[in-house]
Amino acid sequence: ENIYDRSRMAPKTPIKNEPIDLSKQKGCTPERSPITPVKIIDRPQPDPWTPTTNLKILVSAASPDMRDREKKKELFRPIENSEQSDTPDSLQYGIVDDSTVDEFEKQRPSRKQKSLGLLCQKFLARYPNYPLSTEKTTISLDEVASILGVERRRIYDIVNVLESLQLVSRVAKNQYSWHGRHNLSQTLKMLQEAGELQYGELMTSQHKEQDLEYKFGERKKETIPDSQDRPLLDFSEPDCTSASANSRKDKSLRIMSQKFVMLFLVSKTKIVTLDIAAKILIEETQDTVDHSKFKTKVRRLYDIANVLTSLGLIKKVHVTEERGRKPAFKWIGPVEFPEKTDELRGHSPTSDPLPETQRGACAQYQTSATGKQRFTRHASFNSAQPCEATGRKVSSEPNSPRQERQDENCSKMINLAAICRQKIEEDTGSAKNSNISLPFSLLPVPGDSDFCVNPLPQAVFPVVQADVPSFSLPNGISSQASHPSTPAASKTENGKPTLVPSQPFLCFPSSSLFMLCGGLQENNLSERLPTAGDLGSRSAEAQAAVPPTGCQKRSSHKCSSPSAPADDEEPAAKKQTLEHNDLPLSLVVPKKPSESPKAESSPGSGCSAAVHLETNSLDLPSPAAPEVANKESTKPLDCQEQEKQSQNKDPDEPPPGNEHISKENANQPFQPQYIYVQPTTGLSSFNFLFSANQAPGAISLAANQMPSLSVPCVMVPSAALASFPLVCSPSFTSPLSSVPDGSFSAAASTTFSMSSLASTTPVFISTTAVVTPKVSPAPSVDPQQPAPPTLHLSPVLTRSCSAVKLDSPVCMGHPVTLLKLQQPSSAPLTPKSIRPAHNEAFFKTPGSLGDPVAWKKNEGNQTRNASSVQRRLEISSTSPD
DNA sequence: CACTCCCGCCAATTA
DNA sequence: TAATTGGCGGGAGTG
Repeated sequence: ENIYDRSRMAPKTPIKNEPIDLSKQKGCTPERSPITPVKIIDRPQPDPWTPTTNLKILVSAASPDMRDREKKKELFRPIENSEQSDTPDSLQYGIVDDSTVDEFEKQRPSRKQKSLGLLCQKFLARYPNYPLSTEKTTISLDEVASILGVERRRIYDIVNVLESLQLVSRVAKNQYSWHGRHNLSQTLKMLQEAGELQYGELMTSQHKEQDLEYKFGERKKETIPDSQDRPLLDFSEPDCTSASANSRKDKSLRIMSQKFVMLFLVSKTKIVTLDIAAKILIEETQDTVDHSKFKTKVRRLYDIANVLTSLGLIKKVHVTEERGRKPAFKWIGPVEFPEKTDELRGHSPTSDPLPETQRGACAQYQTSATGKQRFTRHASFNSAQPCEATGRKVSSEPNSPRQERQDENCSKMINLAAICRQKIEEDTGSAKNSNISLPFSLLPVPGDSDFCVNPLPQAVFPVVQADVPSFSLPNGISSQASHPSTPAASKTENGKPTLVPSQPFLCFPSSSLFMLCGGLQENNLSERLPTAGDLGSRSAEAQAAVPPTGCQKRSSHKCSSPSAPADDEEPAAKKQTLEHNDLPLSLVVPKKPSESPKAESSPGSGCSAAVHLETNSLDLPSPAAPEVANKESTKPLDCQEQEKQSQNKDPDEPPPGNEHISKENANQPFQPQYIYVQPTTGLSSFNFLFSANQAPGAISLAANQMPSLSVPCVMVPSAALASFPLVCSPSFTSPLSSVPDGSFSAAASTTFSMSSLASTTPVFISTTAVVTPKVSPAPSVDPQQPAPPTLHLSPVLTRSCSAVKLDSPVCMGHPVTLLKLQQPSSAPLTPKSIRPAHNEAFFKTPGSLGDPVAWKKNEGNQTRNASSVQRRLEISSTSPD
């Protein structure tokens, strides 16, 4: 039809809205020019658009007659067509096909004609994708409704979704302002980040997570109990958000839309099935499982999907799973978001959008300054991540409640994500109802505080430095209590005091492995704002010490240096991967493959990432190769173990996540402080500790909330270890913490033994700083040599680190019960801090990004000294204690 | 029959 | 209180 119309359209179209527009004030962009002379004709019946039609419509609106929908429909159709023709831009994808029907049908408006998707297209056609910054177009709901000939209710459906992506914002009662897609990339990025946090976990192991959740969550739950336990109401949700208003309503469409988008962004495959999405969303809500609810959710998802489809962000596909073919949607929008500005920084509200031309090319990707204003707000939002919502609301302007809502929403979203993943898992697994997830989800709220942890990392740095000099292991150990550093850590947690302060251990989901690296920053989270307060001073220190924290670093790192290329590649790879999988849902399916997503995905990307990191920060490239090797080896192991984890699928890797990681890595200096591998199941499987020396703070971070952890040791699954070199630092054992010591030592010994068993891989336990390059993989290092003057890392370490990261996901603690090691201490500080910049610690989770999302992030930051690290890592090959 | 999802009642929120 | 928003689910259109 379109085509058909077009030919004629010219004449016809003219009208559309123009009159209206004019009257209205929309800022319509000039682009679309309006008008054409009119013509009429052709279809007498429907009466295509003509200028008059508008009038008619309006009139009809007024009159009851209007009601004839059919007529209207007919009328509208033409409109549609015309519009499309006019503004092809809005839709690229082939809507046309559908419409192809032609005029014949015009008459018969079948349901399709009335579809929300079509309506949305029409709606979008009215406004430029990239409006000039200067012009502000306002949208009057009434007008639009009348113009488009639909009830207002329908317009709300569209606008709500658009609002969730910030294409529009509500300014007043019946008024919305059109922003276009300038901010879209940022919005998506934010959503992606938020999604990773929450959903990322999904990817990883579920079970473990749960454990963690419990622990963490316990406290939180307490606060939140309502929601889960009782569905009380809507409240439940709100609770999460914490304060602010939670209008009950918020929940729906807008949030649902964001979550839905998050799922896509987090998903490797970029395909999300409706049922999964529905489940996830429901969970959030927490409702009981109702079947009816499910149906309702699905209905809404269709509504959202229609709008997103109109935006060209997704398309409908079918995935065939075990059970059969299921409807699903595939993300066809931008996947990567460029740097973005680092949000925070300085953007002032500059504002001008890029010229469209540029945009066209880059459009999505560009992060440039467009739309800062909002972003700022959002940024907070993003950064806030997990709980952000609670506390933060950056926006100064209270204006519209809606904004607040969004913030809240974000937080909610985050929470949701956590839930979702669980759910997903469950779903995949079979069971359905899980309420369990809740805790976690809930956490977020409280979690915020937890999240706040992030700051820690920063803090850490500084601390480290301070310590560095001294950096004796013991110090680290003492860390918990003692040094300032310690306190810092604790604080960071502050919100949570830690579950167990004393405890040395953390539990992690079995499946995953975690690596802790010294100096990690969490880059990603960088956004998170560290809490200003806590961090504040520290942060300052940190900054001083390490200039590069946060965003800046990253970006710079990435860009600069060799790493860059690598980065680029990675993404590409990722993309590819993504594309490949159409069918499977990334989220859901998992099953087999397993395991550590990291390994999987990463080999390529991961490696590169790792490398980058090294190179960048360390400048030690060599390790990479070895690392890779290690990784691979590890992977298998993981896989085995992972059986349980059904979820993580290799394939799935979160592309984005990886990317992020890589970035992070780059930033970071990397040395992993600890490596943790989780045994899949039981203890037996893994076990290793590494003593890492870390600054306590770092540890704590990692833990994420967990109690403070300074862990001297890490348990790693033997297998995993085998794959990579382990390092232990004996020093720790010593008494850092009084308690831990004993246990610790024991643990250590045990672990090692295990490793030995496993031992294909050499394990090293370093008592101190020995470096053994030996690590199987390691070799390459030499050349590059880490020689990290600054860092001190031994090559080995670096390698190991990198390897670790890549490979396995690290799991931090396991079930405590099992190991319960105590970690004595924290880690010693890292002397290295010398290099401020580099000192980031990164904490990567393997696989997807972090299942333990929070953890990672939190952790991210630690910094470690190379020395400390080295110690840990380095070791004599032999085990033993 | 299953999948979509339009339609509009009516409650929650706002003005 | 009236108007605006928007949750929700019946049930119809489509394949």
